Formats: sequence, C-alpha cells, structure tokens
Amino acid sequence: MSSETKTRRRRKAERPAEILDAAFEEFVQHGYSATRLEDVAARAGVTKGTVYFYFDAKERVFEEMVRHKSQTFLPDLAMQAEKAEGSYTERLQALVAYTYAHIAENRDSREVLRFLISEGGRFPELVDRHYDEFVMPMIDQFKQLIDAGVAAGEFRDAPASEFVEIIMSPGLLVCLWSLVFGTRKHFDLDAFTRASTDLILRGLAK
Amino acid sequence: MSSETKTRRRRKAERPAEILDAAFEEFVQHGYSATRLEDVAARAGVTKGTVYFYFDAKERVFEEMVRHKSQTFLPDLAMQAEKAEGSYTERLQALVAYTYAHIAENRDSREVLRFLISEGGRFPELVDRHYDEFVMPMIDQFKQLIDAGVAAGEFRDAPASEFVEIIMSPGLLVCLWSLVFGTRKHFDLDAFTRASTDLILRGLAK
Amino acid sequence: MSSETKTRRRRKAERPAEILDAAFEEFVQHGYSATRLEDVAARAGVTKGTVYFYFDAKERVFEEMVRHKSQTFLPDLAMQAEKAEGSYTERLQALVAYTYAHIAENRDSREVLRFLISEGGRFPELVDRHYDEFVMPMIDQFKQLIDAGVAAGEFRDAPASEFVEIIMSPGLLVCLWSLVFGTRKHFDLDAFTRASTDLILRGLAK
Amino acid sequence: MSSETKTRRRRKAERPAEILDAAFEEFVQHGYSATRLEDVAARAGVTKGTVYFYFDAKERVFEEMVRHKSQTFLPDLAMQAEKAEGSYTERLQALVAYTYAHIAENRDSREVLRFLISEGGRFPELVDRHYDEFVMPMIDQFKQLIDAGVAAGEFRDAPASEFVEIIMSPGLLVCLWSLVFGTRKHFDLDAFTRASTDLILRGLAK
DNA sequence: GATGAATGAGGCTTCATTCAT
DNA sequence: AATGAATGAAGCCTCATTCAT
Repeated sequence: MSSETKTRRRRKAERPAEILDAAFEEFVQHGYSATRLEDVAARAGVTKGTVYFYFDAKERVFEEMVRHKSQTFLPDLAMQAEKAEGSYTERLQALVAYTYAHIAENRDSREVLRFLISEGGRFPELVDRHYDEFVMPMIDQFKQLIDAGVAAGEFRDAPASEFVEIIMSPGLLVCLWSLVFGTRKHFDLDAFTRASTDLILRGLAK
Repeated sequence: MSSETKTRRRRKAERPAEILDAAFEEFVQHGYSATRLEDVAARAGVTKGTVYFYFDAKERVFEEMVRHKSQTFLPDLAMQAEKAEGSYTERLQALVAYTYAHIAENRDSREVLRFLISEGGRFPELVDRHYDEFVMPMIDQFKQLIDAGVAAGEFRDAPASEFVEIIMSPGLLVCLWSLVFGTRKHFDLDAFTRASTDLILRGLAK
Repeated sequence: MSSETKTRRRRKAERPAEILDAAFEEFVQHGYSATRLEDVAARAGVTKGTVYFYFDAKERVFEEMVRHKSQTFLPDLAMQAEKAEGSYTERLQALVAYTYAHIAENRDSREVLRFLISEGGRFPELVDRHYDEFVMPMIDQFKQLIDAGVAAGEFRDAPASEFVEIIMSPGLLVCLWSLVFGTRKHFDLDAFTRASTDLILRGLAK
Repeated sequence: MSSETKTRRRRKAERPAEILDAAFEEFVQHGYSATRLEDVAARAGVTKGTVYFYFDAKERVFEEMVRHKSQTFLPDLAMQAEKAEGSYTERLQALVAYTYAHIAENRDSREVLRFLISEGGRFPELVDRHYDEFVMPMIDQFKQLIDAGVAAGEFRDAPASEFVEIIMSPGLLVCLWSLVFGTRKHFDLDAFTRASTDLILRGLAK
C-alpha cells in the first residue's frame, strides 16, 4: 500500500513521529533557534500549518522531539547486565563495551546530549527528566555490578566505587569528540574501548 | 593632553575586550542565535553602532569572543609540568589534579566547550583552531609524561598510553556535568578527582 | 421512525440557530475579526466543518447572526401603542418607558447596535436593513403619537415634532453607557427614565 | 525647508504623531483587528520596523493613537462656560450648541467613541481613562450650570438636574447616527440642535 | 450530514545591518 | 568614534477555508 493511499486516520497516527524525525534532523543541523519550522514541515512532507496542528509551538516540537529520540537504551542495558556471565571482571568488561558502543555510535543519543548542552538552559524540565530517566539509572546499573564485584572480593574497594561515573567517562569523551569534531578527526573506537577497559579493570582489580 | 582625553583613549583601547566580555555573557545565557547584538552592546555600555565599528558582523563577534576567552591555560600547564617533582606517579597525580581543577572550575573554558559543541557546525575554523591550539598540545603534554614514566619503568606500557585522552576524560565528565546540570546536582570535585586519580594511577602502575 | 432519528432531525433543524447563538456570544466577546469560527463551532457543540455546511463563510455567519438577533421588538411596540390608553401624555409616557426599558435592558439589541457601529463599514447592507426595518418604523411610531397629541391640542407644536429621535435619545444614551462601561459604572435606569420622561413631557407640553 | 532635509532629530520628534495619525485613519477604516501595521507604516511614509521602533506592539499603537486623538475639547468647553453671558437659559443654550457641534462634527472624537464601543473590552484602561478625563468633567460642567440656574430660580428643580447626561443625549444621538449611517442619511444638525435645545430648555423652565 | 486533518496566505514581531548625523 | 533612527528580510503563529472520509 503506497503512502498516498493510506487513510487519513492512519496518517494521523504516523504524522507526529514523522514531524519529530524531521525536526530532529533540522535541529541537529542548525540548532534550536536557527531551524525554521517551515523547513521541518517541508522535510516531513507537510506544510507549516500541519506542524501547528500537532504541536503548540516550536518549543513543544523541540521538547517532544527530544523525548521521542530519548527512547532509552536502558532496558537493553539491563538485559545485557542480566545475561552477562563469567567473573565480575568479564561482566563489567562486557557492559562497558556495550555502553561505550551505544554512547559513541548511537547518533540519536549523541545529538540528544548536544541538545541538553546547548539548549538545557531553555528547557530545564528536559534536563531533569534526562537525569531521572537516563543518568541515574545507568549509574545505578554500574554501581550494582561493581558493588557485587567488591562484595565477591573480585574488585578492591576503590574510591571509584562511589563514583562509577568515572567508568563511563571515556565513553562520554568519545561522544563529545564526535559532537565536536564529527568525522574529521577519526577515532579508533575499538582500540580506545580496549584501552579504557584495560585501564579501568586494572584500576579496580585487587 | 588632558586626563579626560587620556581616559577616552584608554577606554577606546579597552572597548573591544569589553564588548567581547559582554558578548560572552549574552552568548552563554542565550546561545548564538538567540542573543541580540543590542543586548551585547547595552551590557558593554555602548550602542549597536559601536559594536559594528569594531566587528564586521555578529559571526565575527562570536568568533572573536571565543578566541578572547580561549586564552589557553596551556602555558600554565607546561609550567606545572616543568616544576613537577618526585616520581612520575606523583607528577602525573599533580598534573591531573591541576587539569581537572581547571577544566571543572574555569567557567570560561567550560563555556567555550559549550560553544564548540553547540555552534561548532557553524564555525568550523574555531573547532579546528581549538584542536590545534588546545586539544593536541594538552594531549602531548600528558603523553610525554606518561611515555617518560613508561621509559623509566614506573608505568607499565598500557594500551592507554596511546590514548592519554582517557586520563582527561573524568575531568571532562565533570565539565559536562556542570554544563548540563549547572549547580543543581552538585558534585564533590575533590573526592571525584582523588577517586579518578587513584583509578588511573593504579591502572597504569606496573 | 425511532425517537433517536427524530431527535437527530430535530437537532438538525435547530443547528443553524444554535450556531448563530454561539456566534453571537463569540462576536460579542471578541469582535468580528478576532473571533475564530472554531470557537463558535465549539460553543455550539459542533465542528468547523458543520458551520461551513450551513454557512458559506465567516461573513455570512456574522450577517445571519445579526439578522437572527434583530428579531425586532417593533411588533411589541406597535401593540403597546395600540393598547395604550388615557391622555396622549400618558400614552407617550408609557411608550417611552417601554422603549427605554427595551433599549437599555435587552442585551441582544444592545449588542446588535455595537455590531452596527463597529462593523457597519464592512456590512453596509446590514446597516441599511436596520434603518429600514428598525429605525424608521420606530421613529414613525413615535411621530404618529406625537402628531396625534399635537392635533389633539395636548402637545404644543414644538420643533421636536420633526425630530422625534430626540425623544429616544436618552434611551440610546443608556444603551451606549452600557456598551462602553458595561456594569462598571452603574446607572439607575428607573430614575433616569423618570427624569427623562419628565423633561420631555414638560418640554412638549403646551 | 523640505521634509527631506529635516534633521533626523527633528523627524524623530515628529514621527510618533505621524504614525499615530496614520494609525487613526487605518483603524477607522478597518477596525482594530483588521488593520495591518504595515499599512499604517506605509501611510505614515515609513516601514514596519520604524513603527516598532516607536511602539512596542499593535496594542500600544492603538492605545497611544486614542490618547493622541483624545486631546480633549474640555478646556474649550470650560472657556465657553466662563465667557458665557446672559441668563442661565442663554448660557445653557450656548453651551449645548457648542457641545453638540463638537460631538457631532468633530470626526476625531466621534471615531474615538467608535473605538471605545468596539474595542473597549480589549482596552479597559482606555475606557476608564475616558470616563475620568472626558465624561465626568463634561457632566460636571453642565451640572454646575444647571445647579446655578436652579439656585437662581431660573430653572425648576427638575429630576433631570440629577441626570444632566440627558441634556447631552441628543448630541450623542447625532454622533451615533453619523457613526452608523455616515453621510448616507443626512441630518440637519442645526435644526436638530434648535429642536433639542428648545425641548430641553422648555423642560427645565419654571 | 458531520468530521477534523490539512492547507497556505497573511499578520505580528524581531533583529542584523546600515548610515546620516 | 559613536550614536541611534531606519530598514527589510525572515520567522512564528493564526485561522478561514477545503475536502477526503
């Protein structure tokens, strides 16, 4: 069935997501203030008016777009954590690799981070929401694993146990690198991940 | 020459910097697109026309402002590295502490990073310049120290030696934390620095 | 025929009037240009499309609404004039009181006057129609009574006989007062009517 | 000196009034909502931006325009009242004639009344201001004269003494007539004034 | 008959930029 | 050097109107 023959009702169900996807691209390219809603509309294959039929204002489009693109990878992370096997070292290694790959390679979450950095001041609820739904849960996930490793006597009780963010920081660096330098200065993610994991695990080892 | 004339001359000489300082504050608060040159002028105590006397266009004001606020801390870092004493472990510890403190607490460089992230696409030369004048030198500085430590047999030849960025990543995390959450979610920088340094040094140790 | 069908039919028959009533309220509150047909529809409990089913365009809704709300009180006035008894003075007194009460207290005709004043330029036919169907007949009604009173020797042949509008002007003033000041500056209509009638009758008396 | 050679400073002093005069014409022709600020600008010989240089928003233009056009005729009325001579009857006669002529023939105040009627709901301060600065003082002026006439035994103590608005109501009727019918249905103002004055004076006479 | 998704022209407002003074 | 009046392009948003369902 071609998209032209879709019923209006079906299209209505799909429109908002189409608009938000288009908005994502435009906001990524030009930033919040410099993107024109008309371009968003054109990219989504509708007209200005249609955007306003679904969203109150430009701010709302932005907020919903971030929400839309924040469909978190947390459930996946939890699943990875559960199905992880072997020593705590091996489990942590696996989880770190999984997380870095996500942070570094997932364009959506990378750009969401850019939005939080550049427009967070204008959209504080978005920031708070991100903290609650993304940052804290991820930290918790890692903290659990490390605490268990410490309890099992596999990791030493390093001060880093209280700042598991440290473990994620190399991943964030890659993400930031990508945000700032794009593809101009390339990065061997695999080697970097190996190096980071090596350093971290060695740093945690007893 | 009357003192009034002198004052006027002195003021004239300071004008551009005053304007750039004002621009910094406005750009920090509203982002590139959303700041009005008129507000910049008002904050600097001049009028729009004066801004245009010193700078061609809004883009130029932004670029010059970033340049102005990028007065790098590299010379300081080099000095610190030179006057550092003791084992390589101790030297690295000192340098890391110094760097984290700068990255985390220096508002100017923090906000410059925000500008690079949010407006880098619009100002690629700025990004390149930053890479050349800031990122690479800093990486080199650390790489030298670590290579020396390895050569001296104090550090193992970890894969991280090829990615000394890893060592700076916890500092960047604090910086990012501050950019996104401001002062809302506080952070014990000292404890975090100790934990990071501990992890890193342990990870590098033979 | 099920009662439901009947209800539907009945409702259908009432729809236009319901829409016009809703339109009246919205036009009163916001004026012609500033009222949105969507709000009219919502107030009438239908959707925009339905409004367009019954009326060609916004202008038509307005015109029909004014017509709908202009269901004149002239028949009532004529009846009052007919059943009036006593001297011409008493009859005029009664008719004046009746007219003032209507002009001053009937919200519909008051607001119709507002529409004529504010949108008359855009709807000249409405104005002409009002003149023919409302203004002239009312003037005639009064003129007849006064002429009869003059003929009967009860009133002097004052110049005002040629301008019976004068007699209605105090009523109009109350109406205007209400249009401009609403209920904020109150007005003792009864006392005002008595005062006006007293002045007029005395002015007409021989 | 041609208008082109006027200095910018001089022009700045004149611009606001020029814009407000232009705004008056446009608002009169189309009403508040339907006039485009761009047309106001064009009529004033400037561009949209200039209007916004002098006035915050369309609402402000309207308010200031009403204020500008409300330069009251009260001082003139007071002067007329002072220099009036003869019996109270003659003085009242003169004042009424003067007032009617103003109300009926002064286009500015007539249209201001139209604005109060059509847009008063949107600009309540304007209405209140008009009441304080225009309506009440005028009423007072007439009340003083009538009270004096009553005290002097020239007028009877009619109930109308408490509602001197009655005296102005014929003038208002002419004004309204003009607002609604424009020049289409003409009106012999002089004759009407004579008729009204005759009726009123006779009504007040002892 | 009725709905409501979609359109697109049009108006308000902002602001980078210019230039006469 | 500095001012600030003036411009005009551009963007946000509204809403009368249409039409497929």
